[in-house]
Amino acid sequence: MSIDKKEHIVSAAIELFAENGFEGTSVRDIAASAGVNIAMINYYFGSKEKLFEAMVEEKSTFFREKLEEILQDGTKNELAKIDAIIDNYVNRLMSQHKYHRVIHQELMLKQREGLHDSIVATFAKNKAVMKSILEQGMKKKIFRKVDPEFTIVTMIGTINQVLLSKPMCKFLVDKGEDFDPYTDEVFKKRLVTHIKQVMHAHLLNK
Amino acid sequence: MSIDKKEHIVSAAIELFAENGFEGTSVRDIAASAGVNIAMINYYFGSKEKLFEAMVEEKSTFFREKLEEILQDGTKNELAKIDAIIDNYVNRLMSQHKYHRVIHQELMLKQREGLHDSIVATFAKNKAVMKSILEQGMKKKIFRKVDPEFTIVTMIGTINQVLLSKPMCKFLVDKGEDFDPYTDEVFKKRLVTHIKQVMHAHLLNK
DNA sequence: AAAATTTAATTAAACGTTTGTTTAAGTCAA
DNA sequence: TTGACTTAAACAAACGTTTAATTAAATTTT
Repeated sequence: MSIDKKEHIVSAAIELFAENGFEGTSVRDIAASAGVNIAMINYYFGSKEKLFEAMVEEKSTFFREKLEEILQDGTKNELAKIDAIIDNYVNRLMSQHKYHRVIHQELMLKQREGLHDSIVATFAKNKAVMKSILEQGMKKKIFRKVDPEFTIVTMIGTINQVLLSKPMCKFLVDKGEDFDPYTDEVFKKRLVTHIKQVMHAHLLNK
Repeated sequence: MSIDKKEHIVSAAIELFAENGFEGTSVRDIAASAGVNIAMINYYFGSKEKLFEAMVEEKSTFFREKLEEILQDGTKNELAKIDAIIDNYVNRLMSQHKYHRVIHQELMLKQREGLHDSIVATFAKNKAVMKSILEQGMKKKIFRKVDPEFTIVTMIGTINQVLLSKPMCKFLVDKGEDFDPYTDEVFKKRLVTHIKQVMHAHLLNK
């Protein structure tokens, strides 16, 4: 019917946008990949740009969750909360790395700037949670005095550096041609271990 | 004459590619921005794609320098060398942030994959220098045992996270609409201070 | 040094494709 | 028979590139 087909089109669009960018993907490409007539895309979404917005709308809900319960978990101290956030973030971003790449392509460009606010708003809650944990930890003297904003930048930046560009990732971690960082569990473990090690050293006194 | 005009076209292209991407920038846009006839671009460069390659060729020389003399500086210990690299990298990338954005857009896409190797090769020397400093430091027991590749990822990733997307950068560091991270010296100082703090904590024993 | 000739630079116009979008006719179930 | 879905075809606009004619500069010949 209708709702399945709409999601099917969105999935095909994410795949193609991630590989070729928004301008580099034609409506005909998307239609062919989704196995529907070209006109269906405008029939369902109104325009190519509105299809993009529908994609953001659908996927962004996926990122507006989970972190808050970590914040309120009484059984964890601040360091354990940071660790939980790192696990959670790496897992979420890696499982959605194609969509993640699409929106980061978008944030680099000046076109369609109207979407930037709503995209960035997706991360607002996560940033607030992260920041409040850091500030609590500093108040309790568990953490040393750090720049909370840039500490978040380092965490997210490390993940993005390996997630956004496959050739750059493969070059940096010295991997061969057939290596796929986004499905390799050993790689994920190595990434998580490294980020935790960096954050522990950065945050903990002594 | 000829060589000036070619550089003038390349400059206009970088500006537009950074804002709109490769596919989002038309040859007519570039010609208009550079103040030349459309046909001149194909006359000088052969095609839009070859213009892109010429841009990479011209700019990449800018990144293939400097780090090696830091490596061989006998007056600096390994930690001081890391600090020098951080200073050097932040300065170079910020001064060329538009070109830097263009090539990172490119690395995210599957189109023109033939260029990826030569782009990535630009960083090869820098990575090698960085890695050998880290390994030397670990051998001398000045540095603790870390993952050298991912340590580089964190350093570069932190810089890229604030450099590649202005709206994301402004959101993460809580800045207003008229704030420009790429020219703000206070911001640069804050970034450098943070990265050094992270790297010191990460690398130094106790 | 001037004139003649060759080469290089520049232009407006046109080329054939591809683009996103719309139309108008058709199918099918309710 | 209504209304939502689906289609092939057509739309104008924009794309990268090429052409053929013209101007400017450089080189050679007188």
